Amino acid sequence: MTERTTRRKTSRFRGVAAEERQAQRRAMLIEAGADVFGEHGFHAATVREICKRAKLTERYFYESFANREALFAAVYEQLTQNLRDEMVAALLPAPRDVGAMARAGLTTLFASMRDDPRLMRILFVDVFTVSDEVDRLSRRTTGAFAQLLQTLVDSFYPADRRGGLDTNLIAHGLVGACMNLVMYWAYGGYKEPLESVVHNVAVLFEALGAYVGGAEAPAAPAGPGRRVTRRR
Amino acid sequence: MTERTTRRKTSRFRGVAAEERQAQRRAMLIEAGADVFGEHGFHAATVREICKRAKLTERYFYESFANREALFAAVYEQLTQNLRDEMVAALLPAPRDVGAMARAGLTTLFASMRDDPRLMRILFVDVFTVSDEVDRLSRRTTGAFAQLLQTLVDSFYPADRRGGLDTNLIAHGLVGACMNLVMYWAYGGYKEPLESVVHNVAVLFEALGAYVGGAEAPAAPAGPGRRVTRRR
DNA sequence: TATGTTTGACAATGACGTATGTCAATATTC
DNA sequence: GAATATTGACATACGTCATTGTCAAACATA
Repeated sequence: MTERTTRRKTSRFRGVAAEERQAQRRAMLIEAGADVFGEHGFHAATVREICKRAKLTERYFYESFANREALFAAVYEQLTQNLRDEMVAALLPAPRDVGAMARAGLTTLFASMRDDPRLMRILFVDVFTVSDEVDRLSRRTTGAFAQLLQTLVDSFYPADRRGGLDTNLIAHGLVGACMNLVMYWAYGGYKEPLESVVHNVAVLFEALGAYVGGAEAPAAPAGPGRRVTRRR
Repeated sequence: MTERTTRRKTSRFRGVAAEERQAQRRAMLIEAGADVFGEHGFHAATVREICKRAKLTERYFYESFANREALFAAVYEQLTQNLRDEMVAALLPAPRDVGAMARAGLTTLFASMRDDPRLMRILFVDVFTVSDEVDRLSRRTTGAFAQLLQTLVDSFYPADRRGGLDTNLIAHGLVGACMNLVMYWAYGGYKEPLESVVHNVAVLFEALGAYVGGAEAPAAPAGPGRRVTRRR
């Protein structure tokens, strides 16, 4: 016969509402997760360390996330979201030609990766090893980047001028080229200047355009089946 | 006061010498390791499961390897060694022009990756997350592939015709393109025909050549820094 | 001030994996 | 055939970590 414990509710605590406090804690955990995952990698990261970094106790971890993997997914989505936004912001004002757009997007990409050392490990390495579900998430995300790229390519080169190329495959190849270059660049301590890295990748983009259809690029002889003359 | 226990030695057991038996066990562990690492990934693999798969007990595991990480490194070296050998074997008899060599090497690469599902995960994914030491091993190995590629590129296009490109960066980009395409291809269940994947990557190679030097006939106006123009 | 709420520090539990150890069965050498 | 080596199956100790639980202090409300 009790059940009548008035159940008061504390609507605000230290000036902020319960909902907002919880959201803040979640955000702090994501930030701390990015730090720890980015520094030691997912598999060496412990819930305890993440909580310590976030200045929260384990209880609050499980308030927002079912487990370490769920936090990783949240971190990943947060970081890719940011990156996508930055790249779109860089792309929008760029002149609408292949070289300029490539350089704008790539500059943002490589600069971001260099300026936030956590990104590479989280976005390009660990994400494939966390779990099948996170792996699928990463494929979708990488695929979305490739899709964006493909759309751009397709808009520059109409279907009849693609020389039998599968722009989907090409896009995935280019994304992979960027990923590996980021890793190589980072591993070498970012020795090459940003412009140099960007330029070389941009040339990859431009070369493709030139080879296939040569819209605004150095014209190529567009003969049927006429590829690089095979020695003979 | 004993010490004189004749310390007999069993030179052969079931017909094979001790050294060879141990080498066989090591080989079985490497094979089993490739299976287990390739199927579930390094971090989900346990020493017990690997031993079970190798039909050996844990004791023999530690006879050959200090820990799981050491086994992974051995597996990695074994697999990359094989792959390198296959690719070299495919490259040697190929006509010495960019397109043909690219296609020969790439066909071997993509076919190998498709035919042995363990490779992708071990060579392109897990290797970066095992430990710092294994990570360095992977950089060296990937770097060696890139180096090989770069040497080829450099031999086709002499320095004065590279349009300010850093062939080292380009090579790493191309390696990354291959890696990501393998992953994309595998993830999609190898739907696209092998020839199609190879063709699209080969075009990436050729396009670069065409863009930089036009055709593959460098016919270099043999400037000062003359190179071996591999072409007859 | 009294009562219930929110928080932080930390303990308890349980699962899991590595690395080493035990012991009996089998093979080999003398 | 006796003594030792080798093997295979299994057990044990040890540590780490995820996850839940306890408790008291700080805070908010009436």
